[in-house]
Amino acid sequence: MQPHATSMSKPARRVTISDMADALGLTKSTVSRAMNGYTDISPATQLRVKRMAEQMNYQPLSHAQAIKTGRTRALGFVLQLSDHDAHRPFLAEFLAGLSAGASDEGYTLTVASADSDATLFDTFRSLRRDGKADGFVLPRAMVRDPRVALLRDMDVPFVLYGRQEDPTGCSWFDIRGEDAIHEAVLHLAELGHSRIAFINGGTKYSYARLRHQGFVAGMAGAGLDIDHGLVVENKVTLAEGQAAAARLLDLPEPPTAIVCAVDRAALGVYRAAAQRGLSIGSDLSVTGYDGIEDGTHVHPALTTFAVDNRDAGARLAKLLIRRLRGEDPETLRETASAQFINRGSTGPRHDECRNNISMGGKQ
Amino acid sequence: MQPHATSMSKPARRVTISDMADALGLTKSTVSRAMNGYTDISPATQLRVKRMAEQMNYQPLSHAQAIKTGRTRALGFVLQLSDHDAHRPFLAEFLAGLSAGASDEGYTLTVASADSDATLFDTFRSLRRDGKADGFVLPRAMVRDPRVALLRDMDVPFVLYGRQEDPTGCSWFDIRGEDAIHEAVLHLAELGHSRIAFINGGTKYSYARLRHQGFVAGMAGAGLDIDHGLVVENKVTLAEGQAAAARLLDLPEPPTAIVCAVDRAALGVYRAAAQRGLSIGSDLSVTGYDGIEDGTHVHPALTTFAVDNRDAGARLAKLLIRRLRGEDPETLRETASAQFINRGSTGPRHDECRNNISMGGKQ
DNA sequence: CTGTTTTCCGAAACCGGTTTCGGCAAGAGG
DNA sequence: CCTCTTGCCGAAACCGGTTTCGGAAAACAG
Repeated sequence: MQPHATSMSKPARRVTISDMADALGLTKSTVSRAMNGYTDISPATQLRVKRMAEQMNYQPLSHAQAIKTGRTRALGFVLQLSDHDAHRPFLAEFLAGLSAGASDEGYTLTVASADSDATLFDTFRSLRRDGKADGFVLPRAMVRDPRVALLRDMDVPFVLYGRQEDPTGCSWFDIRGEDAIHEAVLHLAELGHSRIAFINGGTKYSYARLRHQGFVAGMAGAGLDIDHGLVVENKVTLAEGQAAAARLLDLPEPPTAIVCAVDRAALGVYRAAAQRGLSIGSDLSVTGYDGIEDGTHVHPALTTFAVDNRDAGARLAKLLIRRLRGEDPETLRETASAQFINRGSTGPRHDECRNNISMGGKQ
Repeated sequence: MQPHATSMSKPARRVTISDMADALGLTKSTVSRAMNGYTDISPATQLRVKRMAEQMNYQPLSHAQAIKTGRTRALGFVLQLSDHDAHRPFLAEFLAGLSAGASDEGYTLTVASADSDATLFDTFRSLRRDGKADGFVLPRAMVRDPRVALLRDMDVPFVLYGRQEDPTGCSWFDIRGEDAIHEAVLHLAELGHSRIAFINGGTKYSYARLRHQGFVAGMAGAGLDIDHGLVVENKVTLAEGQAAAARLLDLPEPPTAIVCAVDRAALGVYRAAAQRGLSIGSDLSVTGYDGIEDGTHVHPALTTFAVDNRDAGARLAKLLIRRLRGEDPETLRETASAQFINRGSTGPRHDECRNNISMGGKQ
């Protein structure tokens, strides 16, 4: 009956709930309750209404519902400019995942920014207060995360990218970085390495704790002892990685392999190695984590663990939506594994490499 | 009855327009019109209302107004995953600028994504239709931009990051990349170079056209002839830049300097030069454009033109808001200049480098 | 065949604003 | 002094939904 409004770039008035009511011979209230699955509407009517909604392409206007419900079907994401390290390259993919996951469920994504920690809280508050976000996705979970404390206190739903030691009321998605680091260690041990160093990432983030555990577990699994002089924390940039590697390589007994918790730091290791005439993959083995593109531009390309940030975003969006729909936060926890990408920056252990730097490694 | 139990909380009820009306002894309608600056409210009352709003911290709920006005004080931004080249690294800064500029004026930012050109239009439409965006910021203006056509047709306000040849109804902000390229050419000419090559960016984007013009103007300004064999279009990635540079450097009469429209391509030039034993800055001069961080990691660091993408975002947000407030689009056009950063990848012309490739560049 | 529950839906209020309309009072003009 | 404006504001409808309340019809019980 209702002719399809051909998308002829004209007014194209939205179909409202009253249109639905008229078309169905019901009242607005019935239509509304049917759409929202109230049990006091018969299954038959419920179906009839939903079919008609499909047919007439009726979608309740989110901000019209919001005026009563307070929820506007929008997910909030606050980007913090304060942390200047990583995660910038991933942002595009991650946001794409978030918004795709959101729009799959009829949600949208509101993005705000906070230039300092001081304004961060206000940003959350006003976003929520103004109904611009029903809940939040929190990237880069921290060990003691003030955002979690705030949102718990405000009783605003949220999901974390990363895990939390005190998981009360927390939902999250995370990549099991600890498994990746574990795997990296085993991989290197199999190649004969025993003096394996670990350059870890930002200690204030949960991921660093976990990856450290992964390193410890990996070394134990390989039956190797940990030399605590070979474990460095809190290196996330290329420069920091380079400096850390320089120190390690200049030790009396340098490592023959370095596991990095972050690709950028691993690229710094390349630099330090180059300065010392060590060739990566033979004289020195290196592994990274993240799967950034720059890792493919060095020679040999960086062996690393790729993270699918788009997928992460999409899954976080869906978790948050489920939480907004009332599911128990404690059940909304997922993890995935990073994908090992062997690109040649590791190789069998060479002992002699440090005796005579200039001989170079050709196996 | 209730389909789902929503988590209850009592967070300091918002002050509504009725609260205002009561406090002032006026009616809602008067308060509303006063807030919106209607002329049929006396200046005195107008002031009184606004003062009270300040005092009570009253801010009309955007989605409550939206139900009547259709505008929700939200700017829309659609990120297109289809263009896989540049602009990823800038995204964080740009978005930060956008949301900061928006929130300065009481607006927020809704971000969506479109995985293909096919879904792009639908994304714009539904965002607008659902009142999730009052207007749009369009990044990376294209020569024939379908988004412009669509939004013009839909009569939805928008602003471009980049200029447009048919400027009817268009507002924009842009960095004058042509001036930068012009300057680069003059800089190189001053250093004695005459065989200057140009590796341009994506031809479908407006910026490429302009930068090409800048190159032409610069060569003319320096009194140099353009060898069309030294002009390459459409190279935006490191690999593409490398390949293009390889071809240029293997010419019978290779250039002694290469101007790149894009930093990543310039980094490719470094590769090609290294493969041929040419040292950047002495054997071969290179300039880039964008100011990406990787440019500081190569040796010598890349001389380039830095673009302040955060500022660009903020200015675009404000332009769009002004347009939403009714200003004439044609008056909403701004440009800024890129900042020249001389970091050492250019130097005086060396002629002998190309006579014998295998001799390698030792000065 | 009554009396009592249930089931299912309509009527109407409400949410927080905007906008149309009309009317009263003060000022202008004659 | 009496109209005619004009300035200024209140009353009420409206926007597109949600939610409370109550009542008619149907199902069940006796």
